Amino acid sequence: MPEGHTVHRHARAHRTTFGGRTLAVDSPQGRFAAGAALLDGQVMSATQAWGKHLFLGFAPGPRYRPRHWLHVHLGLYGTWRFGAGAPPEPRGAVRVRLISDDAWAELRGPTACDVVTPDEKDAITARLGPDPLREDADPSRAAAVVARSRTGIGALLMRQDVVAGIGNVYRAESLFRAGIDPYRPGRDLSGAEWDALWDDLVVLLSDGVRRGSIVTTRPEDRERPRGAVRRVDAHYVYRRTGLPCRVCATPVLAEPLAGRTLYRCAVCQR
DNA sequence: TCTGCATGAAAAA
DNA sequence: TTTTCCTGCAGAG
Repeated sequence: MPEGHTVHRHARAHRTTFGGRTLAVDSPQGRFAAGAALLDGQVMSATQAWGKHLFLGFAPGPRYRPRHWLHVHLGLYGTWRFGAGAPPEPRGAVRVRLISDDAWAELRGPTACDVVTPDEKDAITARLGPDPLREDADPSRAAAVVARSRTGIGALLMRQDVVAGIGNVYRAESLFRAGIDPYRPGRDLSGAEWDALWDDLVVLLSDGVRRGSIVTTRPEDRERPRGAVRRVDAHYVYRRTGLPCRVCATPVLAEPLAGRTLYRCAVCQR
């Protein structure tokens, strides 16, 4: 489920599993053979996530600054699988395998998977907006774009050069929680509304990293307020087309917007 | 077991 | 705005 929270979890998983280790890198599928050859036998000396982009740094030794970064964007289908011990025989389209002496990871179906230089990595992150999960995030950069834009806030939130790491779930859910109509132009949001929206994104994404899944409902708005959150109780509007809004019971709306499905409550979001 | 949809985004048109 | 990449899952049967 690759929105920003998932990618940050992957960065952490790579760090704990492979950080400082010498890795064998290959590409059973063959599509990444040249890149894998560059990294094979190197040490993973750094890991980083920015929005939906994952960067794994490779160097001659653990204390070296990375000379090559493996840059991965999962897109809609991409997945990482981790395991302990010896790696299984690769089945199907495995783009990359990372193998240490006691663990392995497999990457399938990514939108992007390439080896980049430090400069190229900087160029990629320079094109991205602030990531609510990063300490160094500067929300005023996003605020400035939003405040100037006639585009609806629902479309702006999906733009990775405005806010990095937000996908269709966090877009729908954060705007519901804020009570904001996704079609409202960015420049019609007050400063306080933007600040609250950003702060809520930080809360929601951080919670997503902790849980490993996206849960946006407040306990009192769930059918079962206590205990583990069931899948059907996790969201306010996302994938709840036609079901009654948890707050006002009006049927949830779904309509395509720029190729994606926008979910909203027309009554709660103004 | 089968079917269709999905958390993304670049490229084509 | 449409197509493509090509995986995992939920729901139907």
